[in-house]
Amino acid sequence: MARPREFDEHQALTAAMQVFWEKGYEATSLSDLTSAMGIQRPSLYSTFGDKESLFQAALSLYAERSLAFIQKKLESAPSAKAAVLLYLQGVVSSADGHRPELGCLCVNTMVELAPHHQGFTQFTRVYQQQITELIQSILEKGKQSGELSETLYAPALASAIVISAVGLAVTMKSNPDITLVEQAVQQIILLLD
Amino acid sequence: MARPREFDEHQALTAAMQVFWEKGYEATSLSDLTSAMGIQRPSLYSTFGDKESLFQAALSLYAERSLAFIQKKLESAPSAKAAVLLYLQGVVSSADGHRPELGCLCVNTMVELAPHHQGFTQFTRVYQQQITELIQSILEKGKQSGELSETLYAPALASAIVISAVGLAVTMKSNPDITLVEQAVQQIILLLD
DNA sequence: TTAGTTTTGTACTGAACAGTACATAATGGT
DNA sequence: ACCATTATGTACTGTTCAGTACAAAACTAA
Repeated sequence: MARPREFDEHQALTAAMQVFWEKGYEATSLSDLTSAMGIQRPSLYSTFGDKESLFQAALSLYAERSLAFIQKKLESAPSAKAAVLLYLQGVVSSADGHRPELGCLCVNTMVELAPHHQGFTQFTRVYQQQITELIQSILEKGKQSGELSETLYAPALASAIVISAVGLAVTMKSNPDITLVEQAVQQIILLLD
Repeated sequence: MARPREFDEHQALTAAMQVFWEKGYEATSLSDLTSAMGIQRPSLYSTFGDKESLFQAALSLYAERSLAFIQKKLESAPSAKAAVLLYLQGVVSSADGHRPELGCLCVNTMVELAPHHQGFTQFTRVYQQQITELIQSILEKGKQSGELSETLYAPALASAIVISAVGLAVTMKSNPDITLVEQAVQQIILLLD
C-alpha cells in the first residue's frame, strides 16, 4: 500500500560493510556509503538510521558471517591441530576471495573505536571471546580424542591462539614478508604439541 | 635576530604524539592538537607542516622511544626467556605510566593508515621488523648460552612473538579479562622451551 | 480513478574541518 | 633608537561533513 523499496536491504548492508572494512569508520563518508550501496541519502537514513547505526549493523553482519565461516572451517578439519592451522592460515591467506590486507573488521574496530565507545568495546571483546570459545572447544575435543596432551590448559591456549590471530590480521595490513608470517604461523601451532 | 619561539618543539611534538595515540589520526582535529600542544595554528604549520607531516614526526618519535625502551628492557633481563616475558608483559601491564588500553601507536597506525598510504605501510612494517630483530637477537644469545635449544629457529620464533605482541596490544583496547590475557602470555613463552 | 502512504531524488542546512592572510608583538644586529 | 626578521594571535577562507526538508514519484486499497 505504498511505494515499494527499490533496493535490497541486505545487499546494501553488505556493500556498506565492505566500505567500512576497507576505509574504517571515520574515513568513510556518507557519500562513499551511498555510492557503494547504490542508494540515496534519505533512503539510507530511513532504513539504517545514522552513520553509527549503519556501522553497528554492518559490524554485526560481519561478526555473524565471520563466526559462521570460522566455525564451519574448524569443523571441516580432520584434527584439532589441522583446525587451528586452517584458522590461522585463513587470516593470512588470499583464498576464498579474502583480502588479508584489509585485516578483520572487528579487529579494525577494536583499534579505531573501542577505546572511545563502550558499545564497540563490548561488542569487539565478545566477538573475540566467541572465537576463543570455538578454538577452546576444538582443543577440548583434541584432548578427548587423545590427539592433544591432557595437561594442556585449553582456555589459556585458545586465548593465546586468538590473540596471535589478531596480531596476524593486523600484521597483514603492513604488506609483510609472507614467508616469515607463514613461518610464524608454524611456530604458533607448535603450542599444541 | 628575530622573535624567539615561545614553546619547546620537542615538548609540543610529544603532546601531539599523545593526542594521536589516544584518538587516532582521522579523529584528531587541528584544534585538538593546538590545544594539547599549547600553541597556535600558524605556529604548528610553520614548525611541523601540515597534519600529516606532524603525524609522521609524532610517529617517528614514538617509534624511536619505543624501540629504545624495548631494547633497554630486553637487555636488562637475566635470560632470554625472562626478556621475552618482560617484553610481552610490558605490552599488557600498566607499569611505567603505560596505558595498555591505548595500544601501540605504530600498531594503531598499521590498522588505520597503512592500507591507504604507502609511506605508513612501510614505516610500520619496518618498525615491526626492527622489534623482531631485537627479539631474534635475544633468542640467538639464548641459544649460544645454552639456555635455549639449538634446534630453535630464531627468525620464525621472533616473528611469532612479535605478532603475538601486536595481538596483545590490540586486545588490550577492548577491555579484556586481564587474567586470561596473562595466561595467554604464559602460553606464548612456552614456545621458548 | 482517486486517496493515502511510503520511497526516491534534489537540494539544502549549519557545523566542523584543514589550511592561511594579516596585523601585531618580540627579539637581535647595527 | 631603529630596522629586519621571525613568532604569535585573530580571524578568515573554501571545502567537506552528517543530517534533513520537500516535492515528485510509485505503489495499494478502495
